[in-house]
Amino acid sequence: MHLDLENNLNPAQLEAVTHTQGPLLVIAGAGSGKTRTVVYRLAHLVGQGESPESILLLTFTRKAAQEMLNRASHLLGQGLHGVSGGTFHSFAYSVLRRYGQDLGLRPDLTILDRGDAEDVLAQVREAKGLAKGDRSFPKKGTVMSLISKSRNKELDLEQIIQKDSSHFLPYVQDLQRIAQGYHQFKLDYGLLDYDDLLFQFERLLKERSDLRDFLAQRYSHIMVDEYQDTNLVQGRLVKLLAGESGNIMAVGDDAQSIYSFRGATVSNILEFTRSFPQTRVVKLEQNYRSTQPILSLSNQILAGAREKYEKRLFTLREEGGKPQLLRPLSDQSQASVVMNTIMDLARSYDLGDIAVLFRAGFQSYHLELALAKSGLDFQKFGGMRFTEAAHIKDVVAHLRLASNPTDLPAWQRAMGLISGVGPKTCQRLYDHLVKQDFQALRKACGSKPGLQEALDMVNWLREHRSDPPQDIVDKIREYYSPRLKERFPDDYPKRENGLEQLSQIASGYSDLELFLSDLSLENPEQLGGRQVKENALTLSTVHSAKGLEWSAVIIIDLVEDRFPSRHALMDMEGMEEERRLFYVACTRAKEYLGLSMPESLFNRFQGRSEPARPSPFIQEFTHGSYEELRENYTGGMVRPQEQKQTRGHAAGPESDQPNPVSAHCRHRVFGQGKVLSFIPPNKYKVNFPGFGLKVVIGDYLQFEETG
DNA sequence: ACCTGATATCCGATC
DNA sequence: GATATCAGGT
Repeated sequence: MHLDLENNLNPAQLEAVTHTQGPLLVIAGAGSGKTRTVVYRLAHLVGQGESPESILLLTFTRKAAQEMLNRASHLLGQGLHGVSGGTFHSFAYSVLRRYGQDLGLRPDLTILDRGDAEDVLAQVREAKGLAKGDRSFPKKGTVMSLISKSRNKELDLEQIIQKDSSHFLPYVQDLQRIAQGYHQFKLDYGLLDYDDLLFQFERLLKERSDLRDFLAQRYSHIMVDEYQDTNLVQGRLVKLLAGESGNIMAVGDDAQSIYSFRGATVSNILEFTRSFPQTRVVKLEQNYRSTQPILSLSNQILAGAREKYEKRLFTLREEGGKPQLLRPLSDQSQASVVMNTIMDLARSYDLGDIAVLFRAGFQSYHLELALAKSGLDFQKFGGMRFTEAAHIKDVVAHLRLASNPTDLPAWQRAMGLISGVGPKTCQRLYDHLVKQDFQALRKACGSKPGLQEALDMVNWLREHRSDPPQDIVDKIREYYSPRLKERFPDDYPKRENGLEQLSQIASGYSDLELFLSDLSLENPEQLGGRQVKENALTLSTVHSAKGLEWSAVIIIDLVEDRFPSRHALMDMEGMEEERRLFYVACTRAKEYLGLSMPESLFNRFQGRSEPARPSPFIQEFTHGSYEELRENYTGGMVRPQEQKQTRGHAAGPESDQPNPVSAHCRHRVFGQGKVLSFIPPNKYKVNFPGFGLKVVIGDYLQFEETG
């Protein structure tokens, strides 16, 4: 099939697609058809006779890789089976699993996910008797972040703490001891955390140059997406795999680098041409996504950035309204203001084409409650993850024991479910297990009811580890079900749904190890394929929204300490990153962009609302680049200058004339409410329990006869 | 010695 | 909602 590159690509895209020999760096501005370019390049390569097996496509998520492959094979009219694709971590895992024995790694290598790693840290701290009773000692999650940051940025723990958590400086020595103990623990029990996957992969390539050569030869074309979010070790891995003059294509946008907290460094992309001297640089500058007013506002955000590849984004989509600055009275009323805006937008757009974005997962809390109450369908990305939920981890721990019975964290989790068994007993049982001291195990069963059953379960798992993963999951669910109800009496039905979902996902696998590694290495929302709802509103952290787009986007909580996050103010780089993050958020919008900036925040500490300071990014915008709407005390939105109602047709003076129809009414979103007054010509002021006072157009209300 | 349950405190983004 | 600690029970 002929691809007709000339008619489907602009000149810059065409250059990127057809430059297939030697290093290539594509600086792809937001919405500039980056994915399209990669897809066409894949199709072009294979169309020219390149074997799919020789292509390696490294992306940020597996889903991204799969989507690109699907689109490319659609273009080409032939499957692209054989292309290696995925994340750096999953690629590292697959190579280590195959060749890691040379490094002394076991074939059933176990990946320590974030939660496990934190539990190990807590254990180490306990064992070393550190920080007893000291409430200001960093929590295990914080300790984990510090250790991981230090490894990813390849700086001493002390330097990391000095740079952005100097209040922990008194604990440097303790933290170093914990880090050391953590390292030892992983060695002792044959465990790898996320960071180890990359570093061990690098070690393997360095120590086994024959393997490096083999892989470099096999992957004659390497493409790396989101290059601005790679860290130092990933940069070196690319170099090892490609060689200095290899056919390596890196795609990215330095303006969208938002992962420095996990060690990503913009310098990888800024210095790409130094690493690969013969690099051809191509800039994609035409934006196909956003209207001019949205793009202009976004470009203003970037104007203040310090270090960057110069590029100028332009669009041919001149038409379109100005971005709106929404100013709710408080973060609580923000939920209803945003909901009203969504209802308005829903008249022009599908719900699936609308998104609400925020800096941190918890910020959508109020909105989620309001949405749940209204019955409006929504899906949330970011924040608490599916695989991090306790009940999922419980079941997965058993799965892991099926694969590797000496997986200590999994063992602790599984045995800890039995009442009367805690950390100490777990450890003792584990010691018996590895020593094959069955007599001691049997003895322990006498005093702990339920233990025998648990051990039988583990035995069953070991014997059936080659069964289809779904069968194993279901067997564990059967065993786990009564414990689930005991452990979560309030919400076990919901959690049972989660386990059903896990079983669904398992049905797509025939290999247990692969299933387990995907569970810890891939975003599970994307694992099953079509868990993503068709026509639902999207709530998402900005990070999880990377690479996506919607017709209408609302960004909430644009106040100091929230966006930019208060954690970002510790150093200069942090602020720069918040700026890029805000840029990423704004450039997700195609036609409508709403920026919500509540005037006050509820302070739980003081039990009342306090004035909020506007986000500095908003203050940088030139006057006239947006339209401002302020919430007034009746719940409507007004332009501050004109003091005029913007909803409905006319803004008549409010009258207290009683509503002629009835005292109660029903609204599709807010539910039942009490009518307080009629506002000519067609609105009503209504008090909705849970939502407060609203001014609503009569057409949206159903009046009820009440006594 | 070890486990469980109650209580106060805090909350960043991800492979 | 999760973490950390403390008091009280076995």
